[in-house]
Amino acid sequence: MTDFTEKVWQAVKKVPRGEVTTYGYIARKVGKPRAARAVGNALKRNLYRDMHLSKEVPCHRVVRTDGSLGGFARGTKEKLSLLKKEGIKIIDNRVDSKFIVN
DNA sequence: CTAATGACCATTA
DNA sequence: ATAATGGCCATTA
Repeated sequence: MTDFTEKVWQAVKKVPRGEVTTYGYIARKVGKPRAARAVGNALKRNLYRDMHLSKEVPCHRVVRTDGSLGGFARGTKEKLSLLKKEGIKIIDNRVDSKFIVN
């Protein structure tokens, strides 16, 4: 477990239900404004290695800056249904910008 | 050590 | 609107 990865978790954990954020936002939050890509990588790997923690980290609430869903280890389909279940409005595979916190 | 790999992003065409 | 491009960066091979 690296320091960077740890920080990413902490940041993502704080995203409340019914709210969505972006990879770039998390990157800024952990003090590495240009590490958006690395954030995505970290989340993916964590899901495999630390499954017990993956339940505490709402990684499905992290999407791309343009509102498109981005990736998800179990498929974007699953990501979509999780978000809808939380009351997030999604139009044509894009999260309504109203729900995205920057 | 270097090279490759992405759950990314902004810009350009 | 989509597609290609170049940059970005932590992690892994």
